[in-house]
Amino acid sequence: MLVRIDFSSDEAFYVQLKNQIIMGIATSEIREGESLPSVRDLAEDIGINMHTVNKAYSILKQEGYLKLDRRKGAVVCLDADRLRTIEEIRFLLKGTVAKALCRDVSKAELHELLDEVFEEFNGIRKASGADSIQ
Amino acid sequence: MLVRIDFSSDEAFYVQLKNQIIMGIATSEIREGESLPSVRDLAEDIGINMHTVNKAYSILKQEGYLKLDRRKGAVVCLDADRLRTIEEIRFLLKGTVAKALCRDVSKAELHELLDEVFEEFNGIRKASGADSIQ
DNA sequence: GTTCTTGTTATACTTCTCATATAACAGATT
DNA sequence: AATCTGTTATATGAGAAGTATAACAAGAAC
Repeated sequence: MLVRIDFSSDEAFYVQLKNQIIMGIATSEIREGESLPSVRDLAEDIGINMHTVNKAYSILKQEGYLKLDRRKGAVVCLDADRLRTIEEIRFLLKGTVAKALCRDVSKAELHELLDEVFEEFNGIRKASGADSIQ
Repeated sequence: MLVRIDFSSDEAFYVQLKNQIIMGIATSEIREGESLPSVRDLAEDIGINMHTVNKAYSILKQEGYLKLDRRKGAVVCLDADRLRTIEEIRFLLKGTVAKALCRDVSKAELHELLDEVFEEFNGIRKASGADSIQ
């Protein structure tokens, strides 16, 4: 999986890494059960410190994306805590809708944008041989 | 408008304030043309420093939500820069969809959640006498 | 014109996070 | 035994967050 850190971004390295791994899981670039590189290897690959990678991994573990093990960093999606997930998504949508309403972006337009984003994901998934989302 | 800072939150005070103001504009609790309290008054009201409030106001100005003036902090939504808004919303949705896909939350469920959030906003708008969104 | 309030800017200080670096430990693999 | 893994501890430098005090310039009120 390709990870690239934007060193001139104002976003923390560990946050960038965390988001890119989530994106990788979402697009099936990394699949359940597959291992991520070791903290030391990945750190050297992308040019940041071991502890920064470890921080990203730890948070992803805490948020239910990874299960860490000595000798492999196994990917574990489907935390089964569906209620918490729904609550998180509702929270994120709330912020997005608020910004949309301030700019007179309509409900219909938001639904359209949501569909477009889904299509974008399907494009990436198709390229890596994953099933599409209907 | 009611603003409340969570002092035990890990979210920065100026970010909390910024988000609550955006939420206030979205729910029509604050309407276009209306003034927010002065940085000094609001700071004292919610128990934080003047500069922290000023930071929130400055960012809101930069992001096109406020137009600042000596003697009033006028609310100005509708930055007209619609393209930038759409791009921002698309970016936010991308992150939300990614998290949803990791947890097997379907496209249909996301659309439902979006409708629910809209209904939530309409409830608040109705209570403050604003028009509903259809 | 004077006074008051406004946003704005400058400076200084403390506390915390981010990122790095070096080092060591314990479990698992080879 | 040697090696690699996640994990923890400690230290350091850079920057952000938040506070504090102070001053400036433009508009409002008297």
